[in-house]
Amino acid sequence: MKKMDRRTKYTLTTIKDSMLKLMEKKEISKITVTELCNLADINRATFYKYYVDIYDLIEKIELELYNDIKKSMDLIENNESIKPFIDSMIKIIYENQNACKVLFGPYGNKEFIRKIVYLGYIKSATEWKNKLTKFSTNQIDYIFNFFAFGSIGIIEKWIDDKFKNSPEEISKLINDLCDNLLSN
Amino acid sequence: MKKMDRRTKYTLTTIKDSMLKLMEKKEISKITVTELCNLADINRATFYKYYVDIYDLIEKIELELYNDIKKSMDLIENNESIKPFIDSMIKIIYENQNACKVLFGPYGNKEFIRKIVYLGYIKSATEWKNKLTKFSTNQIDYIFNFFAFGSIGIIEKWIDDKFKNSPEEISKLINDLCDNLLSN
DNA sequence: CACAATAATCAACAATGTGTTGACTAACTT
DNA sequence: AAGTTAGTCAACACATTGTTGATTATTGTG
Repeated sequence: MKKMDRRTKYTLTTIKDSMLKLMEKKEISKITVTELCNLADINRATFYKYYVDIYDLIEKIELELYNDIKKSMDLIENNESIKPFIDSMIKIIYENQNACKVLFGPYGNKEFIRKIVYLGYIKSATEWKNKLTKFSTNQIDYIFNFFAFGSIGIIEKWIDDKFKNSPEEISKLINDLCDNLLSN
Repeated sequence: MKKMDRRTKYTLTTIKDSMLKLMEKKEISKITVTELCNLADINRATFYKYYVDIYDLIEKIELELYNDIKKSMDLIENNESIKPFIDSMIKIIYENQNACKVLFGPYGNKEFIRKIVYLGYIKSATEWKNKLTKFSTNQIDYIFNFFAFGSIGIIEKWIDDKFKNSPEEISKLINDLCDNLLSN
């Protein structure tokens, strides 16, 4: 990954950029390899050298962002609370607006944002089990899911609102809602 | 819609059934018209008589379920509370397990379940504005979204768990979480 | 700088799927 | 029983796919 021919570096970058551009305006299912290569000004044979198909390309674009976010998350020491994870996640999304607005947007893969949110939340699942003592394990799983999906709803609305609210406001909102669910 | 030639009725039914079968096992993007017509034992020309493409077909399958659910929802008189809508929605999903498990499942269109949930919730948006007086309109919109998406999370987990919990349990869970958010 | 290595281009290919057509056949309605 | 309507069938031009091998351009290294 370190040593990479300039030409290859350019090729991969322009393919990914062009793909994000197309994804802003079109459903993935309507994007063809031929169309992408025309926009990127790349030969189709070159595309097939690196990717199996359009879906393989998206997966790799997603993976790149996923790894960036994971790296930041892993720096946080596990202090038994979900809050630093929420703060960090919101901050990273804000810093990666360009990619996130497309990948989490209307033509993005809705499964992907779940992966991201679970990445931040799963580490603190124990906190939930400890605090929600009056519920069964089965119920806790459901409530945890409620919170995870609810967070996705907030993030998607935030993106849809073009990041009008500050990341701090969004973090606080999610944290408050988390407290609300846990103190009950 | 009432008068329909038996042949047409059969054709439309077998196309939809075959599509749902394929959607249980395959991503939509990998399903071709040719493949579907082979499974349905229908001539391709017949498919194109009724549908533009695979995505048009899915939209129409979704629309059918949407209208069924909407019809039930419209029977509920607006009594200022979201609860009867939640109960009704969960009940209908339970009664339409076969379609819902596919349409809301891993290869389903994730936007569609949002449409269904919003359908039930949007009518009671005023309840939220009235009860959450200490929040700004902007904040209420976010909290409402949190609840809507959280509900989706519960429903999807319920389906993923193969409807192990009873619809009453799921309704109660969502209603309790709703109370929790509103009493704060 | 020169040269070997490597990456991208190009043109061509078979294979598959798309969408549409018009003539034919079978089933349905009244 | 007869006319209407739906579905079948074969054929079509067209686009996209995925792969190939030869060619050209760029790059990293000695």
